[in-house]
Amino acid sequence: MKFEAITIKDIAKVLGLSTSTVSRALRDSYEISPETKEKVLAYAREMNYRPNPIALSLKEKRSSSIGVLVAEIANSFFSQVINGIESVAQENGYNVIIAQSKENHAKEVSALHYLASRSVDGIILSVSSETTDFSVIQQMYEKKMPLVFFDRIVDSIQTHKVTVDNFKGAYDATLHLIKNGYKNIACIANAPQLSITSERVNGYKAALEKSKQRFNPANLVYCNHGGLIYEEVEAAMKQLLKQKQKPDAIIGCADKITTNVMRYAQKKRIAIPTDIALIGFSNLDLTDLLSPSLSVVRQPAGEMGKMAAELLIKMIESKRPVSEFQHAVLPAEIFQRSSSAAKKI
Amino acid sequence: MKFEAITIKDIAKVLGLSTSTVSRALRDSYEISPETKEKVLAYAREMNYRPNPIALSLKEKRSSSIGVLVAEIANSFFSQVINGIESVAQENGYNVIIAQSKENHAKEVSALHYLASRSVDGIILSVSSETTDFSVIQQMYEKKMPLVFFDRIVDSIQTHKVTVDNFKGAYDATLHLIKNGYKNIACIANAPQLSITSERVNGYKAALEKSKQRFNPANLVYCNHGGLIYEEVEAAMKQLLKQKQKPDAIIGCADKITTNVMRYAQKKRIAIPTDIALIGFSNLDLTDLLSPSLSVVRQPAGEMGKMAAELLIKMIESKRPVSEFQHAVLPAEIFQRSSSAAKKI
DNA sequence: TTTATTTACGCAAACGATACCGGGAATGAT
DNA sequence: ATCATTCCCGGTATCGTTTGCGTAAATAAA
Repeated sequence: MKFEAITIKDIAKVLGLSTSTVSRALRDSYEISPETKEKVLAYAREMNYRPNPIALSLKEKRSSSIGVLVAEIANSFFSQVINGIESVAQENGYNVIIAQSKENHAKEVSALHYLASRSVDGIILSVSSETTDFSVIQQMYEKKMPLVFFDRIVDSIQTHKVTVDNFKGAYDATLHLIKNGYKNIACIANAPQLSITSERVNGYKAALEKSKQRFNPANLVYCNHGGLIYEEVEAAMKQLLKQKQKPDAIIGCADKITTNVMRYAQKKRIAIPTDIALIGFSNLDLTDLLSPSLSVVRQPAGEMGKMAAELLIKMIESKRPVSEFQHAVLPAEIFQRSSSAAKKI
Repeated sequence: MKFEAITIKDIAKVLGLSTSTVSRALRDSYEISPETKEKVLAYAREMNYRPNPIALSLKEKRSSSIGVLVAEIANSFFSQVINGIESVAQENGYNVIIAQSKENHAKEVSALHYLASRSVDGIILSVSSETTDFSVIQQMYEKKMPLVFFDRIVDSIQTHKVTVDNFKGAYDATLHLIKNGYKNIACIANAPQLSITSERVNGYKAALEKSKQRFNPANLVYCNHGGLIYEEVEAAMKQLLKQKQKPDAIIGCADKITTNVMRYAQKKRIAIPTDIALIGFSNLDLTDLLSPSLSVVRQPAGEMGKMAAELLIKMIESKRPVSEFQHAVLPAEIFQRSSSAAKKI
């Protein structure tokens, strides 16, 4: 069952020409007579000829495809990023091959090998929350595979990176809670090894410090799967709430963490923001319709995807090895809604 | 800037063998001596040799990649479907190339050409809400490109199809509203030319008829962009609410329609379900946390994607032309929540 | 010892497109 | 008439891999 396309050979045979002549006529070479050109072009158009990209890839040693590795496609942030990548890739004649790690390092490694074996021209990636060993990525980097990191970056590898200002996002969110009267703010963070985690946690701590609130280590809990598993968020909440001084506000450092905190609160009939306020990183479209409407730090995901794709394609198409790398830092947007409304005393 | 992989030629040169011997050794052919095999395999393992898939594609006339065409990646239903497709594809050594139509027919056509020019071995697709002209799809079908439809199918093209029981989903949802005491139920549907639209609308009508409620044509409104644009849902709501006999319940036939109805109600301070009840098709994970919690008809999206991918791969790998096609119809799940709670009289 | 058979490998073509190299024919110059 | 130039076009190698065919050497059978 195949979808047989017409080749340059077929055209050559029908018109009694050589394949090289046909090839040149199609590429509008000057050394082909106008009549021959016209004949070839007319026939090619008639037969709807399209060059075989696979043959081209083999000859040119490039596949015109880029790999994208994310934790999970069915996650609004990542799907919005992919959306952006896809649009830029399509414009530039690249296709996008997607792989997911499911926050699992073994899957991440196999996905990277998979993408490499598929001869992608470059890879855009955000590491899994489990990853502490970057050796495979490092190897690909050393073998000159063009890489662009976004969101969860690896500091030790010198290449283009696209993130939001995670520090400022968390800082502003924490400050917003403080301004609204909250005095014992907890933070539920993603896996500690992630770049975004330390940036966000540092923003949280800095805001506390700046406001003369003491940072209490017991108020900082990590979720190693980024909230992907409800139970880890549940455990985090239980741990926070068993303290004598229960926190009166929470900042969630990942989409699923934030929403799972809401789910937990609903189950346990904890009122937001009366019993505990909530703000968190999220890229869901519906946060304004939640009960209560959810305050969020939102990343410009589509924009990040576009930018990452542009940087990658530029790197792929660069003649000389790229040595100056950009770290694009986009602003995060804060939406203040009911879940972090001013504390009633 | 290239990522140069080791080839069979490199191995042959180093070991002083011919490429054919190396190739056969790697494929464990019987006509290679055990010693030679061992030497080749050891070296290949050491150098982390992987066959070049592009060269293979050229020779075998297959690319081991499948195309997926959806309206929009950043849509929970479609991203869940892609998730399912990706997992099955990966298991079977296929990669997934994604394209989106953005509910636009011109983009859909160009995306299909794009996928074909990329030599995908088959395509899984859900047509755009704008599409009324299936000629391009028909052409690909006639050229023996393996196709599998899901969700929004094309009846006139004989191939595998995967959908949920849209009729029953809408029927049950409508009946649920009726049982809860609603007497003037409106339906906001997707574009009328879509298969899912007529199936869902028929389910809605059948439930009304079975319950001896008269179907009122003024209570059925279509959204040509599937609710992708807020304004069209707003227009639909205005049209429904300007009637003398305002509807007391709404069934939304697409994810974005349903959520945009909620958004409209919130803006206009229309209480759900007191002023108007709501149930709708949606695959969002958070519908239980909305205000009010939203009753939904949910499609088993991941399952649909897996099934579509399995059917497609089976078709691609079939020796003889496939002539018997399956139409897999999965059950839709109904979640009854507050937005369609029993009417208070 | 001669012949037949097996073993183990190399050669070359093929997949589709490109590009370098080269060459025949027509024209112009001397 | 001879040589050079220009115009058009064909031959062929190449990318990495597989595979049918051919064959030398080794072994087995006669």
